[in-house]
Amino acid sequence: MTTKAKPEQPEQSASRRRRERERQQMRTRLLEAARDIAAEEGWNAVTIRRIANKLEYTAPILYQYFSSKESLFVELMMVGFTELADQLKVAAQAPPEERLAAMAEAYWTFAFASPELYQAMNGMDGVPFGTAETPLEAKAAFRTFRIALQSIAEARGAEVVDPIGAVDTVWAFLHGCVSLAMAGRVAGGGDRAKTLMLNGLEPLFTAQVRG
Amino acid sequence: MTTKAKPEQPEQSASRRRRERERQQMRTRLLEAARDIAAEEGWNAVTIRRIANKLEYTAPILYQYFSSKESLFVELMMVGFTELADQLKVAAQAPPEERLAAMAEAYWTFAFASPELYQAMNGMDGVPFGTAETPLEAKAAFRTFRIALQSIAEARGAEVVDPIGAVDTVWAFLHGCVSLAMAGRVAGGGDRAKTLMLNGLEPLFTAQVRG
DNA sequence: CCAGAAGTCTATCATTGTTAGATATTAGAT
DNA sequence: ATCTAATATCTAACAATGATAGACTTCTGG
Repeated sequence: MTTKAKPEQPEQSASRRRRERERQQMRTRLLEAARDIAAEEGWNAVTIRRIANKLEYTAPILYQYFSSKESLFVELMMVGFTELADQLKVAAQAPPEERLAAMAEAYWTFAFASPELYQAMNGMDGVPFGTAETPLEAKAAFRTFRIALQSIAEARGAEVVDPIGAVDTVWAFLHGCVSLAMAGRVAGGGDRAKTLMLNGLEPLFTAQVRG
Repeated sequence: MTTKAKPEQPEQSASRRRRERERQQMRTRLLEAARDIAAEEGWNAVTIRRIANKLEYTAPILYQYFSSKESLFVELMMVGFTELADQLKVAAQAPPEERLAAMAEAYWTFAFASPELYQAMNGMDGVPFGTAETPLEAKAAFRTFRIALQSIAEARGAEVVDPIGAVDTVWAFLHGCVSLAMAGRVAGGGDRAKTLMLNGLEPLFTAQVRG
């Protein structure tokens, strides 16, 4: 219990390792197939038979790699949060004055580059979303956001009063803008929605700051 | 084509009127049944058979009143926006200083008093949301919001720079807060999320105003 | 009292997610 | 090299879903 978590097979045969790897590859192939279908025809078109067919398998294959269709969705949701966290981390490297806008833009870009993922993450459209504990992967994105907000405040010679609340507030605003825009509910379309988002961001953040 | 739209039956027999009314009542009964099931067990549990059973009918009855299950959902979405518009209109009667917070609170209260409706309106959970033109009913709520924002600005001796954009911005923020809170993604739970929403609202609105 | 319209039901359809059981393929020890 | 056991995949079937067709009953208006 000192160095490794699972010291069951100290000597893993090479072939066993290979099969483990192939198994994981099959999982990601299934995930990508589902994602592709969703991207092209929406989540309602994603059935286990279509996923399997896309890889030239038959339907029950899914249950060798996922416990259910929903669990595949959940995993795809985690994939989404991981990708989002990555892109936020990149945007967080922008200079402090542009950092906030850069991260908002990264959030927006991610959402509209992969709407099917964004929907899976936020339970829109036909994605069942019932048992949603906040995924651990989301916390990484959250953490990136928190550090960024604090560093921006610091660069302004101030501090974020309630860092966690600030992230929730900013995140909620970004999500709201994206969500409404994606549903086609913002007059003037996506470009205008993005502008409104970027305009609203600054005062919203400033109010989270003191000093 | 001058006074009435459909002058087919100028003399509508009383019984015909009664049957028309009964037909409409049956529609709303079906809508309420669907809503009740969704409120108790979530949208995934809403099947045409359960809706019909709840009213002691058999499944195909639905198709005498709606063209499909989805069209029933769409109509329920419109019901939701109508109810929301009503409650916003009530909140808009608060004195100007409290009006903004009152309307945000009304939005929040509506969402959590009828989460199943809110989900139907915003395509969360298991509600198919594919072909969503912005419903006309939403425009009433939108309009109420716009007038309220302008009146609040006026009471402060200022004006809203871009009224439509201001409504979109505020609405997006409210929706984002509710959406994250409903998904259980706000640390500290619903009460904290509501506080964050009310706190963020004021600076967000102020930034929409000039003079 | 009667023709037709309106309302409802039974029976059925293809499709969905899921499982059981059979069958082929592979791994590791002898 | 061969046997056994595990792994991978398939076929066949299940109940439940949304939806449709056609029969049956009830009501309406003349």
